Amino acid sequence: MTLRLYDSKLRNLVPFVPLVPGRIGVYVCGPTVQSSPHIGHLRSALAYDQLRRWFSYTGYDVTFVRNVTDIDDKILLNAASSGENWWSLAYRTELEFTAAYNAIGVMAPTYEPRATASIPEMIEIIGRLIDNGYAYAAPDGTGDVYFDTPSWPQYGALTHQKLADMAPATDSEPRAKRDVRDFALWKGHKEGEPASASWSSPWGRGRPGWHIECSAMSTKYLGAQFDIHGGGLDLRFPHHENELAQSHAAGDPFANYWLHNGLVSVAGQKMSKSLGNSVFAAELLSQARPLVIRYYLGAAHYRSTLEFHDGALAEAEAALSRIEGFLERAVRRLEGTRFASSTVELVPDDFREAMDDDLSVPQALGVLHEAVRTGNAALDSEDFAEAARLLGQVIAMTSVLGINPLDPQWASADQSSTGQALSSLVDRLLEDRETARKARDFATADRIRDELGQAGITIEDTSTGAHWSFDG
RNA sequence: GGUGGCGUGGCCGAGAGGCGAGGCAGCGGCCUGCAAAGCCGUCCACACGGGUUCAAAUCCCGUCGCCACCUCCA
Repeated sequence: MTLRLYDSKLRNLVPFVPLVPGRIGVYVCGPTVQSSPHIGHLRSALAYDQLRRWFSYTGYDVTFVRNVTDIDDKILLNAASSGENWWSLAYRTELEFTAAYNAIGVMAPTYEPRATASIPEMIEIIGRLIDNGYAYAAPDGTGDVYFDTPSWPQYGALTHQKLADMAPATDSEPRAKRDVRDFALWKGHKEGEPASASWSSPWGRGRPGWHIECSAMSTKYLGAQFDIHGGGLDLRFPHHENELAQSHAAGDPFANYWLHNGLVSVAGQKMSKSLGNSVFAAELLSQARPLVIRYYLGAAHYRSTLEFHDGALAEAEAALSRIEGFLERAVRRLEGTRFASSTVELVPDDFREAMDDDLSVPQALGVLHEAVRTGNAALDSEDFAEAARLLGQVIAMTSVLGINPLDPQWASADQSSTGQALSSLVDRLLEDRETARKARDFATADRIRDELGQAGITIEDTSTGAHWSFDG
């Protein structure tokens, strides 16, 4: 079975065929770095991270481009109100995004272009649009350039809307627009805006409108035609609709497949700045381990709305602990046997089929948990060959999903000197407890266990001795 | 008004004509000095009303409820 993806332009599950066999170019709309990253940004980045990892696992050479839009109205506005330079705000915010992405294990893109570094390419596309008769420079001397929406019959192709049904665009002051639905490709420099936020162009100094940067950066790095364009569902209109219109009108074949990830809602409501219910990345990261956050954000299907509610992180923690428990138990139990070095296994067929079916991660997780259960059963019955095989599979599956708890990137502070000190103290107490147990002095043994428990340390007695874990 | 999506057991969350996804919580059992962890079993759900079919959570019609987009948005 080959990979099928839900193309939101075709509104259908379609077989994925790359432009060049074995290679894939993916462009994902990254953030406009105007304010701190929130849970929705993380969910979106994670969805495409899963896609990318699956492509890589199945043998594709993936070029993954995720942009940073570092010049736009909001950035200028926010910077002006805080008295900061716009480029300083943009960069500081970009660093916050990078840190948040890194924290939950979103792989660095192949390249992460900034809009401000592709101004000449944007100007070039705008020039082509004017030449082709699909854009016009405002005759009022403002330096604005607009996309001539009514001149492009396919406008609305992505979201299946008729031009007549659309409301006027409010992306810029109407000034000299021919049609209220025309959108800005280039915005002439205005009095009072920082000079550093303007670039020279054939239409005078100015800055790019929102949308044109993505048309420029995607084709600059992936070619006039490329495989996949992704982004949040909320970007479908107007952002992606406008990207599609301007790129096609400029003569570029553009993206072959359009993917959109679902949004995150809080208490049944869309998260938005105006409602003030945003859950920021920093807040989220203070509530659970990064690996738990990754599991939680990635466990639902990427197209479904993800509900953030109390207890969601605890549920993810519980599910993940099960996987972790098996991995640790299996590694510990197989130590010293001829199955010690876990064999490299492929993911099971069921897992592969689930992932190939529009990245059905929830189903894939079902396969994963099933392997954990049978793996535990194999350990119970001391069928080490089977346990080792399943251990390998669980490692393969969790690695593909980026949630392998054994991966060094999730390592906690256990290796620190504090961790080592704790370790030697606990080991010492466990020796005392073992001595007491052998003497059938259970009162003492239980007292030690209770004391450790109060300190957040859980004791598990196994056939090969006591094992402890810290869940503070 | 235009365009889409959703409603599944106590909770989360898949599935999309016939085999009870999976996780969490609960209950019973095995194991254990007692626990913990693990295993086995149990808990047979699909908003409502019609219809199609040998068979419907799944297809069709209708109703109700919720959500998103329609130029700030991941």
